[in-house]
Amino acid sequence: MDVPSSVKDKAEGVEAELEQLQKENAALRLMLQVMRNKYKMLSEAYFRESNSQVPTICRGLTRFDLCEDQHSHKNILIPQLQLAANSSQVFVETDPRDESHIVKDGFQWRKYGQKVTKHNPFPRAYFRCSMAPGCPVKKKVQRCMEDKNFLMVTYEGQHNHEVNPSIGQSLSSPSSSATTSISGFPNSVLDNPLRSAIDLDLNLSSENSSSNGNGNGNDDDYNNKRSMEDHIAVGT
DNA sequence: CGTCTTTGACCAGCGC
DNA sequence: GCGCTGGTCAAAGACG
Repeated sequence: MDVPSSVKDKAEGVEAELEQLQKENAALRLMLQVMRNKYKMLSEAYFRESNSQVPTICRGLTRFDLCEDQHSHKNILIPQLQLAANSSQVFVETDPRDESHIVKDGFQWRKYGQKVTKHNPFPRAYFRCSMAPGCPVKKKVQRCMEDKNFLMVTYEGQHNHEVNPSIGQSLSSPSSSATTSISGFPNSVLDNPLRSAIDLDLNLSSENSSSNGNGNGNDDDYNNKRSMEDHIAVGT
């Protein structure tokens, strides 16, 4: 069966394009892996440093947890802080222009006060859990002075009730507009604010780690990845 | 009408 | 005791 040359050329062109895209895809994947590695190293270095030398706003910082909001697809940087026995502190990324202190965390909160504190020009909002009448949990929400993109949320106490799954989707009052939520978290996580941060596995998967050159027989790809790795290493 | 937010007042703890 | 600061209360208003 004869194939017209024009069609054959087209097919070859598409094949070449596909091959090119595959190479780019591999290169991007490698770049992502390298960045993940670097992030992991930085995170560990920060963890070590924060244990020996406590910075100002990150007192008690043990490590960062990078989460992605499933609804807004925003990354949420959540350092888990070691505070009092029954309290925890998380950082939530929001739009700095958003002055509401609404953080979707799976619980329903009632605001009972707001105060401007001495060391932070941004007002601190006080919330009480209103999902159950006698729930003792409170939280304080204040914009981070060093980085306006983040809200500093301090939880105190433990919930004496189950989380309502429907509230996890939209727990804020209708009149309020949340720019960031962690409502996509499973209830087992939302059950306790002390465990509100989800760890992401920043380690390279076994499949990915094999692509360090040894697991891939293609020399071009290997060189490509090496040069990409070198480029990223120099770039940082 | 019930619920929630706002906001000024009040209270407690702490340092001087 | 006094002043400062953070946390809470509660009345008033907004909103659905």
